[in-house]
Amino acid sequence: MDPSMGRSNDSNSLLSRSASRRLREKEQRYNTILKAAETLFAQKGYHQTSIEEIADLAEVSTGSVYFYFKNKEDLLITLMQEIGHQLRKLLGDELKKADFSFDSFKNIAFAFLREFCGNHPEWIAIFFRESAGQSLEVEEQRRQLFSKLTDDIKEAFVKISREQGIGPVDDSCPELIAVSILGLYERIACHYFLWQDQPKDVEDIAQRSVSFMLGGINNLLKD
Amino acid sequence: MDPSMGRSNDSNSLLSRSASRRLREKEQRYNTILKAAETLFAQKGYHQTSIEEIADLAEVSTGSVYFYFKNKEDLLITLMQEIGHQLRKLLGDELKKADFSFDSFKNIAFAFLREFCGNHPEWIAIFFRESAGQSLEVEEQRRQLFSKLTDDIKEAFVKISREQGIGPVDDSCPELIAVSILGLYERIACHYFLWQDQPKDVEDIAQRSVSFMLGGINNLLKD
Amino acid sequence: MDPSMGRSNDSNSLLSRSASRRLREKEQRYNTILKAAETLFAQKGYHQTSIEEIADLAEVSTGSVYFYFKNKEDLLITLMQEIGHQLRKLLGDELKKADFSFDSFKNIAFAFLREFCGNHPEWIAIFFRESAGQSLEVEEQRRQLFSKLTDDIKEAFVKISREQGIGPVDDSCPELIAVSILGLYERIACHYFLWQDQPKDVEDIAQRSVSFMLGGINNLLKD
Amino acid sequence: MDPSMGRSNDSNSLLSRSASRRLREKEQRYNTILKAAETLFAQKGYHQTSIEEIADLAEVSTGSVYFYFKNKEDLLITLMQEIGHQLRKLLGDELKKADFSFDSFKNIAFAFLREFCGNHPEWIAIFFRESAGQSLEVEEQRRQLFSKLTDDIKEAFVKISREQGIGPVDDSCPELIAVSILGLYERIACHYFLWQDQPKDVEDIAQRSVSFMLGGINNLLKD
DNA sequence: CATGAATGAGTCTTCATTCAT
DNA sequence: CATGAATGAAGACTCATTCAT
Repeated sequence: MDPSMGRSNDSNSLLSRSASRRLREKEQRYNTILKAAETLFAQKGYHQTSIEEIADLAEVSTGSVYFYFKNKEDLLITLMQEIGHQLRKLLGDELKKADFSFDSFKNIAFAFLREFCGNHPEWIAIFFRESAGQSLEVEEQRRQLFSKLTDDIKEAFVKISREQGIGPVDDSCPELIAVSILGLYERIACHYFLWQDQPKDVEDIAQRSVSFMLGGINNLLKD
Repeated sequence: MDPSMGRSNDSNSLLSRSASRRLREKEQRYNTILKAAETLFAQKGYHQTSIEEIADLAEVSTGSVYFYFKNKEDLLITLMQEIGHQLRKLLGDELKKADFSFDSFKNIAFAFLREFCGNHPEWIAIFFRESAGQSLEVEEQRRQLFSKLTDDIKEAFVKISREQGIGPVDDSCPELIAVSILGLYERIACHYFLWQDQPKDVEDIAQRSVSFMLGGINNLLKD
Repeated sequence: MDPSMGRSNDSNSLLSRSASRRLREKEQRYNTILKAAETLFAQKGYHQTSIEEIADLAEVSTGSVYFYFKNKEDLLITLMQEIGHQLRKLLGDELKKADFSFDSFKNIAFAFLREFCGNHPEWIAIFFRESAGQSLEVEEQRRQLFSKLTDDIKEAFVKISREQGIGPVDDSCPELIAVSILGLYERIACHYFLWQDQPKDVEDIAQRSVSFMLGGINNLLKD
Repeated sequence: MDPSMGRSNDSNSLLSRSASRRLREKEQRYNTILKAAETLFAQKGYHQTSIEEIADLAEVSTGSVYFYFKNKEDLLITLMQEIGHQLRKLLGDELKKADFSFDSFKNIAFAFLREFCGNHPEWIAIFFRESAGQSLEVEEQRRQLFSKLTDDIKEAFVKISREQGIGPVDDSCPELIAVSILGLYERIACHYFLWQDQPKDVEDIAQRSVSFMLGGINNLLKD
């Protein structure tokens, strides 16, 4: 199909094929190791998991773990960032679809509880539990990730309020709202998805928590 | 009931005097060690603190630490329980004073931010950060302490609603409210008192967070 | 004998006895471990010796090694300093006895070959072989120890020359003489005591090497 | 003998040309890797240098290092032998020129300090520092190389003495002279070229050290 | 021949815990 | 009851070496 055949760096040539396959395999290994760490950190906790266990589960040698990751901490931080990225993506995706009403917040909350918490309880364990109480470096990463999330929520809030014709408010107000919402859903996630094996009624929780959140926002804006 | 029990060092024999002195000293040592652990856990983190460091700060030997506490974990759990107890006390005290209106919640929030967070940032570090991401045993304690807090809030809420003539609501509603409130203030505490050195305007945060909380509660009750 | 008995910090009291015994035992352990390291470093080389082997030979646990020494490097550096100290002592002792003639140098050389090399071949192995080619920290220590030795020789030389009525010489000359003498005996020690199992005739080597050294010094002073 | 062997790239067929080019490239690679090892061993020390670092500096893969050298030790030993060879060449070249007087020794010393030490401080680091305190195999090589050097000096000395009409001396005397001279210049090299960044006055050191050496030799021969 | 990912044995080091004094 | 030296299991991490591609 591609007339420019015959060059070795061509994506159709044999060399390129084997090269790209090796590259794919490398990525796969990286992901396998990361996935193993995710599973074990969520299951047994960060400190209770040894590199050897991760290597065993990923079916590689301990040396390989250190080929792909600087050290044990790097595994945790990478996971935290990955999960943080997914969270922000969820937030951003929902906002894009939206018509700039507070319904976006409702949708985000639903998506968070249904998809994020429902499908990935390990993510909650790592992002909201294991990331806490570790080293200074991890704590700093945690702070930064939480800050990014709060900023995202804050910005979304500011944009929507403006769109809804709500007068400009004191800057500290959106921040407090963002922080509150984050805390709200953090604890709901931990309470219902980590400490209770399986939440009976996700829809119910979603409905009510949204009601709480929107009531809180409205009341705060009234003042 | 027994008036002679009011003071522990009350006694009339020489032996008893020295015995009571020893008892006092023992208690003091216990507290000194616990205080040292509190300081260091909050400052450097649980895993970054060694028993030797705690012993040094408390000016005792490592062996003494093990006389007063079963092991390192015991120190953390004792601290968690102590702080959990203070939190519940704060909650209970405020409720006792109250006239069974939602103003109690307002007062509790103010007390939490002003007194608890303002005067004891170490407690936040230990209760909301160091208690997470440790061993299974610690996690179980954390779950139980958080449950107790949620239950306290839930009960307070139920009692007040009843008093206010608000019809009996679905049981899952008070739970969600309690969980939400806990999460709200947990993250506010961490955000403003742990990650920002000193919150500029505690009163402002208190005012607004209460507005958010009450707005949330009201909106949830409307449905 | 001492009338001031009865005080617990008295060297004759029971408490003091057990305390001093424990102190003695502690020192003994320190020395046992150091001696084990000395033996093994000299026999198998620094890098070929593991902490576990040292602990085994000293009949202690690995942890104990780390109670008495910061790390493996600390063991080597301590040994180097110890041996360096012995060497300087040998030099100083011989000079004290001396009548400020170059015969001191002769005596020192004899003492070095007879006592130092003859009785402690391990010291040569550690001071002249194992201390080289290790880490930056060790190399720095080596440099400093060698500098001290050169300075000692230099000073001795200057003092003796002055005493002997030899006119003041360019400062770089004593230095070169000191460096030369050190090199001379370093290699003689390695050649005859490390690489040849047992030197046939120590006296002969001593006699001749002294002749070489004094001839060198004299010739240098003539210019 | 075969004139067509003078140049390695001499050939008359296409295959041979490319073959000879490949041969040249191979040699070049070998040298590049060796040079990289030399630089890094001298700079950071043998143990502080990893094969990967050598490969990186030589711009080849780690695998290639193992194609050209059996193992890491082989790199060090090859360097030691190479440097030892250069040293013996310097010695031999100077002796060939000479008229069998002790002036040869003077010339050798000057050449050693000026050319060897002045132009190749890395060689001193490797030959006199890194070669020590490593494995048994390396130590054995070191012993052999030093023996060869001592033998060279010894032979030169014997030949010159004979030529100068100096009566046959006890065999152990030339050996001690050779060992002494080696030690002398070893330490001078380390002291002035390794531990002092740049010797102020190489000529001065050369002059004086020769004076010392010759004085030593003469004095020893008198007895 | 070159590559560089994979290996895994080997070691240092830490530190919670114990126990003789 | 206090002490603090001793323990030793546990684990992170390194890096020389190999080998499939």
